[in-house]
Formats: sequence, C-alpha cells, structure tokens
Amino acid sequence: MVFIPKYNLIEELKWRGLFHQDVPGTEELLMKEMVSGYVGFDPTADSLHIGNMVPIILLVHLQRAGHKPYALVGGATGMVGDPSGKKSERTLLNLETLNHNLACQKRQLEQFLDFNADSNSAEVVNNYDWFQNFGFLEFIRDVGKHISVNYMMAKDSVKNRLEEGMSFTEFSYQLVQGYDFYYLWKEKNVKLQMGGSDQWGNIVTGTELIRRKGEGEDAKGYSLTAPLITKADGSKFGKSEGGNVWLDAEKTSPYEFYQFWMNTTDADAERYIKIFTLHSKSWIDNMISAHQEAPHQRALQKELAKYVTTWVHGESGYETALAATEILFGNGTSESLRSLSEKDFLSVFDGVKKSEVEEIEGVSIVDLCGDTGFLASKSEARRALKENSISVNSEKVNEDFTFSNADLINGKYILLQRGKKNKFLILKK
RNA sequence: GGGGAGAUACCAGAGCGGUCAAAUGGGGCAGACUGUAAAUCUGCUGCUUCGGCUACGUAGGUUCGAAUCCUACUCUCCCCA
Repeated sequence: MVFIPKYNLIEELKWRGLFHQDVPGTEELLMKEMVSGYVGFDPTADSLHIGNMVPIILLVHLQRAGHKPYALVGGATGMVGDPSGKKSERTLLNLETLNHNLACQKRQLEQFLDFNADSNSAEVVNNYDWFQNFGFLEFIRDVGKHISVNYMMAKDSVKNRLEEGMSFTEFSYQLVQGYDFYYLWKEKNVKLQMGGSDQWGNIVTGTELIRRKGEGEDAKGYSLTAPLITKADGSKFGKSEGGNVWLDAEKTSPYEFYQFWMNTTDADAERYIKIFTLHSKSWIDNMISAHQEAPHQRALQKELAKYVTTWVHGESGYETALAATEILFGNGTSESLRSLSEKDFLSVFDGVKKSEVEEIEGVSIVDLCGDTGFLASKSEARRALKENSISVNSEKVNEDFTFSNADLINGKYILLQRGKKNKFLILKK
C-alpha cells in the first residue's frame, strides 16, 4: 500500500508558525510513509493549560496529515522532574497526586485526538508502564552506558544549572525521557518525537540513544519542535491575573477562558489564529485583511476565542461564555441584567466568584466589598471607590452608597464590579 | 573547618538613631483616551471602629525614641581549606 500524506506536515507547520527545527530527513520521512509520532506531557498539575496546547496541536496536525499520534503521559518522568527551563530543583510529587494528575490529563488529551480512525487512531501511553519494573542497575547498564556524561553536561538544561546546582535525579532526567523514545521506537515503531523547542535537548538524547542502542540502518529517530509561543509585549504567554489558564472548566471557567483569547492584542491575534485554529491559510489570510480594515470590530479575537473555546469547552461552553460576554461588555445596563431569568443569570455568572450574605438592607458599599472577599480590605474598598472604579449592577457608585433590597436582582443577587474585568456576585440567603 | 557579605513591602533595591508605613524602578490594580487592543498620561498599591494599630529575618537588650546601635539565634550567598 502506497502512503500519500493528506498534506505536507512540515510546510503546514511552517506557515502556521509552529515550526522551530527538525533533524534532517524528517520531511522526507513524513512524505513517504505513515509515521508514528509522539509528544510527552508532564503531569505536574491535574489539568493541562493552554501552554500545553501547542504540543497537542502538533499531534492533531500529525494525525490530520495521515500519521499516527501517540500522547505520552509521564508517570515515570513526572517522578523525576524535567529540569528544562527551571532555575531550581523541583519538588517531587507523591505517587497519589501523580496518578490523579495523569488520569485528569489523559481525559483532556482524549478530546483533541481521534481514537477511532481507520489506520491512524491516536493512542495514549504511560511511561510508568515500562519503567516500573526497570531496575536501577539494569538501567545504568543498558541505557546509561550509551550516553556519556560529557554529552549530558553539554545540554542547556544542565549547563544553566551548574552554578545553582542540581541533583543527580534531575540530571538523569534526559536519560529517562530519552529511553521513552527508544522504547516507543523499538516496541511501537514510533519514529518521531515532537515538542516545544525547550524539549530539543531531551529529544535528541532520545535520537542519540536510538542510534547507539538500536540495530540496523533504520536505527534513527526523528524530531520536530515548535517555537515557544511569545506575546508581543514580551510577557509570558498563557498567564492571566489568576495564573495559568487551564483547560479544565473547574479551574478556568469557559467565560474566563473565552475572555483570555478575547483580550489578545492585534499583533498576537494574527499569529495565534494560525497556531490555535485549524482554519485554512486562505481563510485566515482573508480574515486578517478584514481585521486590518476594521480593527475595532475585533473579528480576529472573536473568531480565535470562539474557535478555541468551542474546541476545549464544546458548543455549550462557548454559548455560555458568549452570553456572559454580551451582557457584561455589551451595553450592559442594570435593566439588561434584571431582564435575565434566574437560570440564565446563574449560567452567565458561572465562572464569577461569589459570596453569600445574610442581609443587604442598609449595608454600606465599603463594608460589603471589604467583608465578602471581593476586595482585600475595607481600606482597599475605600481607595477603589475614590478611584471611581466600583459598579453595582453595572452602575458606578461612590463611597456613600448604601444598599437596599431594591438593589437585588431576582430578589437575591447583586453584581459588583471593579473596573471592567473584575466581577463578583453577592447572594442574599 | 577558617574568613567575609547579607536578610527591608509582590519582586529588585535605597535607607544606617527621630522629619520612615519606609526613596526609586519593575509588577499589579484603577481612571482618562480607545476597540474588552497597543501606546500614552494620571492616581493608587499594610490594617483600621479614622482615635490609632501592627510592620524592615527571629528573640531579647540599650535609648525619651530603633528598619537603623548591641547580643544571641536562624537562614542565604561568596572566598579559602
């Protein structure tokens, strides 16, 4: 059977800005046969975040091009800790946390890939499966023997830590990850490892291991990395006020998730639409020129936010986020808030922080803001009120404002806002 | 083991007996302008019942008065062995 890829993966990744570097011969390989390729995920948290989306998208493209994707969850590597890009030694996770994280991540990965394709179904593998019974002596004889310390020391992930210091555990990390590649190559005919550019060092340790330990002419591993996603202003991609932007709706609500993409700057949006959506090149080019003609419409941001939110949270997640956005950023007046049914109201404010109070009649705005956890203290509440930044039910109020029962929406809710983006919901018991 | 330097707010970092809730920069938040953008400008960035109160690694001490001086302790970094 002759293999014809659906498209040239490397070319596709290049115009999308998802290509950083590869080892020579990778493109030829991808054009001539169905390739099994993998990406590893680090189980440091119980949810993936948008920083993990690029590696996931690499797998998605791999599969769309007709190849077979493997997602590796790092049960074993997670126990060691990847030193890449870290300034200091990492704390080790206990087994229980690790397993919980693995299970959660596995579920999330499954929503992006096709597990029921004819010949190139995705698979999830866990490197703990092949490491759990791998003895230390066996490992250092079988694996350690093939890689010199000099070689390992030359890696940036190690070099950058020579001043600060690093434990033997983290030093060994690249061997563990390298062995993963070797194992998958040998057992599952996986020839390609992909990842972020920070993973280059770890990946080539794997290809090196395949070259030295593998037998025959075919003993060659290929690799491909995506660039680090940057923001135009130089700050770190993937963080919002609350820290990471998670894929888990419990940790980052669909509304917040949608808003994250909505707030992308123009320059970044033009790059992100290529990276985070699967739209075609011509479609995107049109979109970008349309956006440049009428930038205030924010068409790019809206499409980007819609696409990614739907991908991660489904249609319903997107609908909720959009409804909330229209109310809060549209001509959001007190009336439009009050016109919502209780059910809609609650779903709109699903991701907004809340607090309950006993009584509202006669309570001053300062007390309410300070005591409910909306603002850190009454002093801060006073300051914010002087800055004219506090709104009650979408209407600005001053320091003398006192609540009455008439302010309750549906007889039990009050919406507090500081500025445009910080919202808080008060529930009367 | 010997010698040296240091620990100040979210971070970096000044202050070295009263005028210090503590310079300056960064970050963060808000306001103006806008397009929920960027840039720019402005304000704020310990708590408070607005009387005060608690804070400059920890615990004591000197003093009318301590972030500042003394003692001990803890921790960090550097140099030598």
